[in-house]
Amino acid sequence: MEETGLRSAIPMEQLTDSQRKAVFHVDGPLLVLAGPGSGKTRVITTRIAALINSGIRPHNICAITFTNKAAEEMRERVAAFGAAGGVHISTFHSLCVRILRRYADGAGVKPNFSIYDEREQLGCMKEAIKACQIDTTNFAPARMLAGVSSLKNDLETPESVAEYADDYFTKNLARIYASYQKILENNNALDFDDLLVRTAFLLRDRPEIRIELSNRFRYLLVDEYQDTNHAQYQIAKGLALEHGNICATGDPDQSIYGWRGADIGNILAFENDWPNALVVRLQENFRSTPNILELADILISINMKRKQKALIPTRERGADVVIASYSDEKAEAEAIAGQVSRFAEQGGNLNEIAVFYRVNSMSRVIEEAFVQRQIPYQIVRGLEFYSRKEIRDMLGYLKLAVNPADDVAFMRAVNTHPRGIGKTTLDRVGVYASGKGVSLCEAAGQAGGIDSVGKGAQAKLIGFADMIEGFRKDVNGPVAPLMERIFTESGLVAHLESTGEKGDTAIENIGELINAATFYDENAESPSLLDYLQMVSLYSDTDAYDSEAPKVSLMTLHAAKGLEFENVFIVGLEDGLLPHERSRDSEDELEEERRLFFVGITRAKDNLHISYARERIFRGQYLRTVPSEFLYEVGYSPYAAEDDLEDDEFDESFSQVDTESELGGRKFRIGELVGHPKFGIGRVVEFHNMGASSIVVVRFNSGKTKTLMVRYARLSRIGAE
DNA sequence: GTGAATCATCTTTTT
DNA sequence: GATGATTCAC
Repeated sequence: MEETGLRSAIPMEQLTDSQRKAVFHVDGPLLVLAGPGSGKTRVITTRIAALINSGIRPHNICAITFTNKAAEEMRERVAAFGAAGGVHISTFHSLCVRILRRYADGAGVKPNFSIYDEREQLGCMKEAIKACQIDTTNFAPARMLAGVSSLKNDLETPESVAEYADDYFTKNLARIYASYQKILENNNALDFDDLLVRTAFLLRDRPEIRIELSNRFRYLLVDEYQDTNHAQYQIAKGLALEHGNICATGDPDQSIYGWRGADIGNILAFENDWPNALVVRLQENFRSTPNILELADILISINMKRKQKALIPTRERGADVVIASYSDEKAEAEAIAGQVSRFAEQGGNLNEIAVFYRVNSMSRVIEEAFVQRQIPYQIVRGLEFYSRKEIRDMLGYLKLAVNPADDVAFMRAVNTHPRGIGKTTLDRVGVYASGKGVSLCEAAGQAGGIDSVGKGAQAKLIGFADMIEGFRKDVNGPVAPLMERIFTESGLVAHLESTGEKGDTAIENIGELINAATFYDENAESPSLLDYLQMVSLYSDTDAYDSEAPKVSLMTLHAAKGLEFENVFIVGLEDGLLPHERSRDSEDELEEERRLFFVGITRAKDNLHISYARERIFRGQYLRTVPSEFLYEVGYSPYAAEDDLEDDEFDESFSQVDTESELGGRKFRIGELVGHPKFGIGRVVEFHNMGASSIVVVRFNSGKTKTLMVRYARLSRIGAE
């Protein structure tokens, strides 16, 4: 490393005092509490450069990011300082894969383990529940999977759960958990959570390995610390235990992954964990205009479980935040598309625009409006490419070649296209395999000994097993050529070629996959199919987002974390959507939804446009919506605004929210949503029908419960029946 | 053994 | 309204 070059690469004079402190505090624990737009990313990358500058080898530095995309960006920035190679920058999950492969024995895994995605996990879970002879109506696979996941994030094992389980549900969950683990183990597979659990246990149980790792990673940086779960927390702590050189950065106000086991407590406990920690607060905001920050501040201040914290603007005042309502979600999308078009006509770069929404399915209307106006856009979404059938088929062959114990991959591969091996045959192979205690692939190879299977099917099974065996020989070379080979030899191309247009796009997609593999082969240190597969399993389409491309970015509020845009649209500010209805029952979850909105707001640099639709299509039909309570909280009164709709060019037929006169018999049902001019939105808890003096008890979203005289309370009925 | 047709279920956010 | 599981006809 050329020291002078590096030194001059750090623009120290541009750093604030707090930033400088965070950058140059080299040894010992450091906590950077960084508000949105405080230049945190820059501080981290500059800090890495400063560490190297002070004589620490890049090889001894490990930075952990929340997403692969963030890792990639950090690599680029560090590379710009001239310190590219050597520094380990990855997510927790990728780091764990590397550790588990390196110390497979100590961790009790085989290095060629498969990593199961959500779909595969679900399949195993269904099997696990069946094996326990438990009815799936009360123990839905998806719910059980979520349950097991949160147990794993808390580092609970099936045994530890069984020990404390004292109710019917938990006891069964423990059994299901055990059975699920057994299935994964038989398949030589780990799920996402296992990667963390195994690593955490490895660090806990094998101090000599832990110390070896501390020598390797002598400086640890963990970004987005507020979103670490217990397992990740233990891993970070374990890695830093020896030397205490841990730098954690984050912002409790931006914690939006509580549902995934993330614990804000981790960041709040940092100072207890590391008593000699230096705490640096970055409160200045260099990103957004005061107009935007004031709104963000009002909103986040409503959260009760929070340390009060300032959001200090540094920029000049700019444009006011716009809060708009539209007649329905199509009008909302068209209005945005219209504004984007005008922006583009005036020569604006579309990569300065983003649209955020709460749930992925909301992207569709926006897309349609953009397509209509021919506006280029990119969707930053979790699933897309790798969930396509043909891609999963190819990956099935590949996974099977690396890990023949993987029965899920076997079933996937064997069923890619008709090859004369049908359901009945596979059932019989399954019986044989479990009887002998071998994998399906192995059983297929021994098909000659399965008497229940006919001669013709036996030959086909053996042929299939031989083919896979042939692929296995090339597992250690580059990936792309093997993919090509599998594609033709498996007969998949021939099959797709014969299926017309659909087959053609499938072939193109696989071509795309092979291209990506070629890129991998050229860039990986030592390419192998195993490494490729384990990386690909952790890669999501979110990571394919291109911030340079002149396209509007569409993404969920969750995906927006860590990004910034000149112009931001946040859509669907409606009750049940943001806050999401599944967050309705707990105050903690409501606060998390509020933080989510806060994250969205603080992504905007110059212009922020927040909107809601008064009607939205849901399950095929239009339903009246209720404006989000968050809008009231930031001082906006939707109903007043809706009275004066002249400015709303997209509104043709707006009708005011149901008024008293429309309430008919003025009877309310328990659970019904009502609006009150002063108390806001609430649900009817009790209704006593006493004619003209009927009484209604309403629990408002503010948490207050009020008993009201129907005659006097100006209650409006909201939402459609 | 295969493919089409029907029925049922469920619908947050992500590594 | 989309996806998956099951059933039915060939």
